[in-house]
Amino acid sequence: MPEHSDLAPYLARLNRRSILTDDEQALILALPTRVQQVRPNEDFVRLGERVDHACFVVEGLVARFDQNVQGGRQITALHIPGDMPDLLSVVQPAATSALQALSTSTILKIPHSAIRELASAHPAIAEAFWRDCMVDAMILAQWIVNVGRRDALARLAHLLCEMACRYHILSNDDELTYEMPMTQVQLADVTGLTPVHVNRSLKKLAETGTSIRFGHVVIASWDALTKVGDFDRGYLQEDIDQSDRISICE
Amino acid sequence: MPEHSDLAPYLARLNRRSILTDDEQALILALPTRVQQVRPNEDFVRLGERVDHACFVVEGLVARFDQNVQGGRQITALHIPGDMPDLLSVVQPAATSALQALSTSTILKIPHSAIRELASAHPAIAEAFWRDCMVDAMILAQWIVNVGRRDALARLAHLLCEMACRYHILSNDDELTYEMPMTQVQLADVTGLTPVHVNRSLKKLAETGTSIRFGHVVIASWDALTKVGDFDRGYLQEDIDQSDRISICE
DNA sequence: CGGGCCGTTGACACAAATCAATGTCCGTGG
DNA sequence: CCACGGACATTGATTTGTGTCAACGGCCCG
Repeated sequence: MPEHSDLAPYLARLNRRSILTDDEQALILALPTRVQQVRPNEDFVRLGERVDHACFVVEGLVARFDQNVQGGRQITALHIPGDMPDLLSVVQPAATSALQALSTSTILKIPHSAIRELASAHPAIAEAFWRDCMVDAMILAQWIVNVGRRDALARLAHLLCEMACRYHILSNDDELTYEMPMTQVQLADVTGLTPVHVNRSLKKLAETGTSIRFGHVVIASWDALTKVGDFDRGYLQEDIDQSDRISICE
Repeated sequence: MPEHSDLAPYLARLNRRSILTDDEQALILALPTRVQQVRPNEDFVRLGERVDHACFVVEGLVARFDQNVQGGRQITALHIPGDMPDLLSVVQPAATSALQALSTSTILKIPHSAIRELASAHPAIAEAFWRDCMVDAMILAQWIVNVGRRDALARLAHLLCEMACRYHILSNDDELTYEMPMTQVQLADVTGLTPVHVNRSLKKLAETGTSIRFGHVVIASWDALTKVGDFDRGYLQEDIDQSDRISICE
């Protein structure tokens, strides 16, 4: 399946936090890929499966699922276009969580062998991959705080704040808007709540001017939402100052 | 402050999951370190601080703290002797969480510069560091499941199971025992519960034969505890088969 | 037309939080 | 040596946030 590299968005993501030479950037863009379409509610990486490629999200919305034995499902990460949901598989090929598309999605499969080759030959690239994984890890830590120490309303508000930042839709306009194709059941799986309670909490959240209906998020007041959601975007590590970035190979 | 390397336990941790040559192992042991004693309830890495060294736990118990704005504290990670709580700082020097000792602890500070030099010159070492960080990340994901989808009793049981595995005290004996110097307040900060409720839940847990008093954990029946805690150790990625390990430089 | 999936709503049950008080151990200072 | 305060554990009474159960409505699609 031929494919002129569509990895440009991933390179953009790396460049936001790491420093790569032109050569290194070209090598990343030249990574071999295989397109795959995935339908919603279908695990395209199964629990315990041993994978030999990493996935890049071109289009859609992908969730990482963990489950407790009783069958209770919990989403431990959300991944939007530009993300590599399982870059960690390069270094840990036995999947400890399942990957599933929440909406019809397009992903690119990149062979571990090619990624390893690059990382091995170019320390700066290895560092960028490592750092990229750590950004996801910091989000994981914040999610622990979210489900551990915030009530239902704040959990939802915090999630909507985080995704707004990750979608880069913040502006000075009064009203913010973005598309996140999630059902209330899926929101429940993210927040550790019940679908019923998500429904009620969303109604209460709507009173503050923020709503999500059929995947369409509307935020009337960013300030109000961040206050309800107890949100501080620091952990997302966006907008790192050029001078603040570090490179393994100085 | 002179210090003949005490990094042997860290090397052992790396060797459990990664493959390193004798040379590479020697280089890790030769990393420069500075000893530091830290008292309980004292942040030795503060939120937002910019660090230039990573920490290795020699003795004691270290917690990573995140907080919501209202001051509610949540522990997002526990680190025992042999762990590097903030290896990620090598790649992300602005701390997004605080580090604090729960009991009097001894740590070694290792300059980022030395670690970077090693990782840059030796891809296999960079890979081992990267993988080490990902093990911690998988624990983070499990903790999300823990606070999101398990009730108080199961949360505590799951935590005690996890720490038992990480302390490597499992055997075929009927009764398992280990020291984990945590107060009930700290257990509450880990599990997203109230100290009062931790107390009550521990009493109920004691009925199943597991107790923790003053940092002393006693497990009468491992099978019973794993059942209560809905525990499956797979995510800890221990005991990786030698033949299953992967190296960047094949 | 019928059957899912999704969202919505109400009545009720229950787990956990909150508020408040008491007990114990331990180190410190008078 | 004893009084005191602080950290920690414990317990009871009460409130509240969230889960559970159950039913209904809209919508899309076959």
